[in-house]
Amino acid sequence: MATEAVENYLKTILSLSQESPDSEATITKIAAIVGVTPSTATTMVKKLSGAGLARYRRYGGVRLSPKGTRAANDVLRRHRIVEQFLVQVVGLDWSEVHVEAERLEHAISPKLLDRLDHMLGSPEFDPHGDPIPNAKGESTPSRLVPLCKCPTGARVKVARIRKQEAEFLRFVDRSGLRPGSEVVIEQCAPEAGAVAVRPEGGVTISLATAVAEQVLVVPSG
Amino acid sequence: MATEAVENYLKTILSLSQESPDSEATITKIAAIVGVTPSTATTMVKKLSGAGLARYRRYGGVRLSPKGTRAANDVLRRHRIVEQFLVQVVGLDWSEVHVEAERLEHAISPKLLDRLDHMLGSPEFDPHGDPIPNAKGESTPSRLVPLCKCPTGARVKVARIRKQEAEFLRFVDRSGLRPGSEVVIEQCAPEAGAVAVRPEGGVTISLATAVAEQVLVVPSG
DNA sequence: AACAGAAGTGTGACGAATCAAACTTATGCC
DNA sequence: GGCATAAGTTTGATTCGTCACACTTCTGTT
Repeated sequence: MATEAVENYLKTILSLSQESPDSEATITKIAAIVGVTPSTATTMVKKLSGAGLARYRRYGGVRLSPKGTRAANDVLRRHRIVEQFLVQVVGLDWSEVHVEAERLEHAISPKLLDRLDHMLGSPEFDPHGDPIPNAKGESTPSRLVPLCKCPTGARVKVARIRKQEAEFLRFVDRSGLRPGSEVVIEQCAPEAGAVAVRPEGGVTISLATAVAEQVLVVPSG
Repeated sequence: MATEAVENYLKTILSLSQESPDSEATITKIAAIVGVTPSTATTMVKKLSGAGLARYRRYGGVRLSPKGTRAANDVLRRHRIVEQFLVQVVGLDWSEVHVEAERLEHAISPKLLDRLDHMLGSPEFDPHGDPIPNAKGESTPSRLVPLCKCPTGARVKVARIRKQEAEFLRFVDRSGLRPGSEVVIEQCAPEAGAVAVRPEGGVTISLATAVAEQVLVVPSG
């Protein structure tokens, strides 16, 4: 229905607005992620607004309408099911599936998507721990917290890696920080701009706060 | 590299030029298959020619250059491996994979393609019996003959179904005319515009000559 | 409150792919 | 050989997504 470009903007706006409770999608951030200039993003956002997919006021933020949210979740669903499929069935490394899915998500039919979903047993998460929206275009917000918000000494379980760069994911993998890993926060000092964590049976690693923000965890017993 | 549109034209021109030893790709046929007007096809063919992918003279036919042939075979390879994958691994019906592959073929990376190819054991044919070009962009011409060229009484084996319409493929399937089936030619009368064949252990079915032309066979013992 | 710098917007332009309509060339038939 | 029809071409226009560049608005200092 929507063009590939429109789908990318929708997906981006949804991701940005879910990044944290406070943050809102802005033209500049959208432009940076989609990979276009701000003027292009402005034009496109106006178009989305005209199509009833987004709400926006000049010089104000951008939010998706219910319709836009549904459409964006649909794109995200395709993206994440494809990622899960590529890892589980095709056997690609989780560090490389994001890029592949960026292109395949626009080329997959509802029927094929359904088939993949069934093959995978309707998974709730993709390989990065990102939740997969349901077929109705709804996503259930999770209660995960960023690593950088955990107190020193806490024992937590990695649930989701937001940053999708292959480089970073391979590092995460090597370090034992994958979704599912149990780690102990050895130092969490925003003032120092870094967090130190030790995965179970591994060596301590340091992450810049900005990076640790992209690693979501759940407190574990 | 090439845009999606360019890939589609290349693929179409190659298919047309391989359809039969005599036939050549013409603007009108290209336009019909790609689904554009002849004027658009003319424009595009000139562009391909300018890019060194095709040779063409005004009011003359269109042929691919060696470079264009390689590129076209590459597209065909992607298309056919995807089809084979969708049938073998994903379990879609062979009547529906053509449409899916039309879109996926443009979204698949060389790396992923390679992976699929290995998973499938580097197949030589797709589910319709179409030969899969090799990774170098070369295809080996086959010596199959159209059903409508077989003498009455001959016993042959179906090898390839050229027509890709889901409707037709389901009919072929129901009738026992799939690639691999052995059939006897009960009547082959071009004058009557129809061919009658009987699949092993099935009932006789009639096909219009134009349709029987799309069913390729090998003589069998 | 004023101003610098960041964020956002508007305009004019472009390339890609397309179409409709008018035109040109080729082909086949009598 | 001439002419009707089919095939192919040209031209001018449109839509989509994009950019550069000039401009406006907002925001956070001091």
